[in-house]
Amino acid sequence: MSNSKVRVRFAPSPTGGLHLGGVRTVLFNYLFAKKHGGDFVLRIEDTDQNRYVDGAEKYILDCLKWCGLTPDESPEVGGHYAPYRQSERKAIYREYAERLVAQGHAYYAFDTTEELEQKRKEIPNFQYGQVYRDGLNNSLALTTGEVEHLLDKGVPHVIRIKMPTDESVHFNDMIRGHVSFETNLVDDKVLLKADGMPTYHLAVVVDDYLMKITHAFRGEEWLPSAPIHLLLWRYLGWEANMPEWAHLPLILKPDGHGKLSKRDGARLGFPVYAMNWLDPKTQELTPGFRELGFLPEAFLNLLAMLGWNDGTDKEIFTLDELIDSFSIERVSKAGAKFDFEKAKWYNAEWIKKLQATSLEPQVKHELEIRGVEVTDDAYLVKVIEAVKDRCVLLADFRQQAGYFFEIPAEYDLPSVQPKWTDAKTDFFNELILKLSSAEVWEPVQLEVIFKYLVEEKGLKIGDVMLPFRIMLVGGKFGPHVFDIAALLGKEETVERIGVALEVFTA
RNA sequence: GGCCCGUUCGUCUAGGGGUUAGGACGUUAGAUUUUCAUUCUAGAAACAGGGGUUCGAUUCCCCUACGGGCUACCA
Repeated sequence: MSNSKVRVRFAPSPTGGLHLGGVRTVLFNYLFAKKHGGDFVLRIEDTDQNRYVDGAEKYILDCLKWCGLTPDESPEVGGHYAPYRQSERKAIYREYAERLVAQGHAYYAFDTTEELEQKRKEIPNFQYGQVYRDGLNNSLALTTGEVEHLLDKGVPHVIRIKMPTDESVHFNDMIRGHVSFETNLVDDKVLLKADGMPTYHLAVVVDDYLMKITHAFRGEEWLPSAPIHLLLWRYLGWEANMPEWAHLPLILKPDGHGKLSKRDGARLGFPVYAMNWLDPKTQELTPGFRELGFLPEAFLNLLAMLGWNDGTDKEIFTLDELIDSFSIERVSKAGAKFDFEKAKWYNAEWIKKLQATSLEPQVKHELEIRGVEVTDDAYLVKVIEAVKDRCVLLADFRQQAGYFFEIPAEYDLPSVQPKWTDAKTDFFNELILKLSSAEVWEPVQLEVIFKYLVEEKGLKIGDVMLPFRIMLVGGKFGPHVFDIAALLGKEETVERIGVALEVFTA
């Protein structure tokens, strides 16, 4: 290991969407890099043109932007090791693939997809490797002349790694410790495809080397192919520069088992993507955490705690605190089932924790897309302050704060009408007069006026408190009534009582 | 099937040869709040099984079981 600056990378394939596991991988990479004053590199694995989806790359960038995990180098901002898109680096990979062939660590294979499919059908546990490669259509089995002839003719071919015989490959994983594999059991993976594009195996090694990546953190699903990558680093002569590895545990479905997947969202009723993803081909919308009303701080926080903790009971972390206390060794080995209830709890905690002023722009947006117009930002801040402790998602502000901006469209009549009396009508009519002439408009004074009138009319306070609340907000929720009335202002409060009175007594 | 990885309350996890096995979410019961929530208090709830090693194992080792991943010219 050279002792150069820490550099980590995330290499998503732009096939649409960015799920929880992806964001968490980014997060852990980012935390590690920042903890050590290093760089976070984003490169795009658009190796397979057939699967590239328009807009997907921008979507990934936007997700990271929302989360606040800005890459130091990316296709968007560039960097010293550009280009950062695999498709723009095509020529580079061929060179190294050919080098491996020349060294005898890789070979040309001319077998067609159909031929291989046929083999798989005929032979139960067919693997392109040790056992069968000599009988197949490749430069190991063919004579030099035959191979040259095929190459000259331009017959489509791939380049495959030649797995060595009777070797065991082992390495140290920062999370799992010592891991080892027998080369005899690993097949000869394709390195360079017939269209000249690299597979992940070649690309990840070549790019990590060229971009001077020092630490490679990825999902556990990559563990089985680690020996291929290791051998590639060795054969290319770069073993001294090989990054340190860590394979992150998977995020699992909350019910049943298996990796959390895109389809689980719709099935289980919660998002699995960071932000809404609209598939340009199918027009299918996969909902995201952002649109559901999650704060980026909460989203990051809950992801970080899925498979990691700092060893204390602390659960609420800012990004800076995460950076400060992060340690890759403390990432757990076992996969974690995603728990949406806990996810919501994190969001509620963050809404409580954040100042009303910093929540204001997001709440304003939230209200506006739900048809509530906000003209006075200072007023909104006060409203947020009053109601934020009872909101779990940003979307909850629609119900919890909406009535501060518009008269209730509906009233919870079943809670008032059955017990309505003429005495109450009289009380509220009188209240309108009393409030209209109030000189000070503060919660305490309003309460005094209200209680005095209750006594004067010989009523019980419990009889009129709830109706009063429902007049102002429409239902049985919200902060203290007098706080609401104070915020609403005299004119609005009086008007609402009048309007509601008509509805109640209709 | 083969290979690899894993296994502490329902879930996320702490711990680690001798602990009343700790916390959080959820849940239950109370308190507070003349609404709803917040808040507070209390409760139920876990070391997969079997063998070793050891004075002692949930902790270390082995086996089994279970779970997961990979096994494409996808990443």
